[in-house]
Amino acid sequence: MQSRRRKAVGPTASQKVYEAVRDAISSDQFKVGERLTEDALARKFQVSRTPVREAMQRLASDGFVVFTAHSGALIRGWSAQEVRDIFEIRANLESMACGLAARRATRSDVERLEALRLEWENALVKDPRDVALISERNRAFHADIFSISGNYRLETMCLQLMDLGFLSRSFSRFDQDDINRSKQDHASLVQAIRAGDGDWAGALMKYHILAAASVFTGTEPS
Amino acid sequence: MQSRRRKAVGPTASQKVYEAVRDAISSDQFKVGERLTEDALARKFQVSRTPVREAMQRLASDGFVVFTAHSGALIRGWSAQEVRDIFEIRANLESMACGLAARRATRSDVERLEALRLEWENALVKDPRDVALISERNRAFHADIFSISGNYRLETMCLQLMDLGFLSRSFSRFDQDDINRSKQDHASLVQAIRAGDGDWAGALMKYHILAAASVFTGTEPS
DNA sequence: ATCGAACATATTGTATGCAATATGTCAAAT
DNA sequence: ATTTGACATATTGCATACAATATGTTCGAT
Repeated sequence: MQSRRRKAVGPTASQKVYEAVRDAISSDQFKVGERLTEDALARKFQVSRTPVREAMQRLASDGFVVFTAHSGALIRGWSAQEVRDIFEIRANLESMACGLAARRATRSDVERLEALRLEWENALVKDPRDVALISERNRAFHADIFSISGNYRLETMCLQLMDLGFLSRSFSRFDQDDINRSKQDHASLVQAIRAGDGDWAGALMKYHILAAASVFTGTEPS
Repeated sequence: MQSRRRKAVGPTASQKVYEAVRDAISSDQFKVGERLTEDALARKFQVSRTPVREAMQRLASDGFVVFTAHSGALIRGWSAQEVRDIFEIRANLESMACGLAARRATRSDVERLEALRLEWENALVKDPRDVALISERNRAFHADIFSISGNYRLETMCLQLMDLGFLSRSFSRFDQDDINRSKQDHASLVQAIRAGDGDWAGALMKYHILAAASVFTGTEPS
C-alpha cells in the first residue's frame, strides 16, 4: 500500500479554458469572425482574465484564432487557397506517417486500428447525417495511424492540421459516392498496413486525402 | 502628403520578450535543461511577470521550451531520436516546398535565390568556422525556397522546424567533404528550380536534407 | 548514517486594479 | 447626406498582491 496521498492536483484554470475553447472551435460552435472577449470568457468559466488571456495566446499560436495587439482574439476563417494549401500538406505528411506506420505496425496495432475502422463505419451506416460522430471517429482512425508511425513530432503536426476546424464540416459535403470511396479507402489502408507495405500505404493515404480535398473545391473566404 | 499621423505604437512587452528569448534560444545562448524563471526574466527585461509568462507560453507552444504546470519553463534538449524524426519530416516537407517552388518560380525569384546562394557560399569560403553566419545564410537560402513555394502554411511549418535550435550547431560538424557536397547541392537546387523541374528539385532537396541528417548520427540526449 | 516528516523558502497560478489603446457615438462643418 | 473631429465607452496590456504548489532544509526516529 502507499502511505503517501496521491497528488491529484487538477489541471490549471488556463488549461481548462484552453481545452474548452479549442474543442468548441474544432466542433464549429463559433461563427467565423466572432470576437472572443476576455471578460465574457472569464465570466463564462468563472475565472479571472489572466488564465483566459493565456488560453487565447495558445489558441492563437495554434492557429485557431487571430490575435492582434490591443484588439484581441477573433475566430479565424479559411480562404479557399488556405484550405487547398492545408490539404496539400496533409496529403504529404499523412502519407509519410502512413508509410512509416505500415513498416512498424505490430499485430496488435493492426487489430486496434481495424477496430477503430469498424467503429467509424458503424457510425457512418447508423446515421450518415451525424457528422460530428463520424468526424470524431474518422479522426480517431487517422490519429491511430499517426501514433503507430512512431514519429511523435509528425503525429503532433498531423493532429494539428486535422483539428483546424473546417474539417468538422467535411463529411457534410460527401455524397454517396464519396462515402463509398472513403469506406473502401479505409479498408484498403488497414490492408496495406497489415501487409507492412509502406509504399502502398503511403500512396493510398495520399490519394485518400487528395480525394477528400477535391470535395472542398468551393469554400467560403475568410 | 498624409494629414493623419501614423500609428507607430511599438510592439508589446510580451512580444519583445518573446522575440528576444526565442532568438537567444535559436542562437544557442542557453544551456539545455536551464530553467527560465519568470522573475529573473522580468528583471532582465524591466517588465512584470505577466508579459514574461505570455512569452513563455508561446515559446512552449512553439516547442522551444518545456513547460510543466507549477514548475515553469526549461530549455529543452533533443534526443537522437527526436533529431532523426525532425530531419525525416524536414526531408519530406522541404522536398515538397522545393518541388512547388520549381513549378512556380519566376525569373526574378530565381535571380534572388541565386544571389542568396552566392552570399552563403561567400560566407563559407571566407571563414568556414563562422558557423553562425553560415547558418544564417543557409537559413535565408532555404527560407526563400519556402516562400517561392506559394504555400504560406508550408512556409511557416518549414521555418519552424529549421529554427528549433540544434541546427545552429549543424555546420560545425561538417568536414570538407560535407561542405563540398552542400555547395554542389545548393547549386543544383537553383539549377533545378530555374529549369522548372519540380520532380528533380523535390528529389534533390530530399537527398540534400537526408545527407545533412546523416552527419547528425550521434547527438547528446535531452 | 538513512530515511521520513515537518517546516521554511522559492516559484508558479490567479485575481484585481490601473494605464494604454481601440471602438463607438454624436455633433458640427461642408 | 457625408465627413471629420472630439468625446465617451469598452477592451486589452501590464503591474502588483496574494494563494497554491513545488523545492529545499532541518530535525528526529530507527
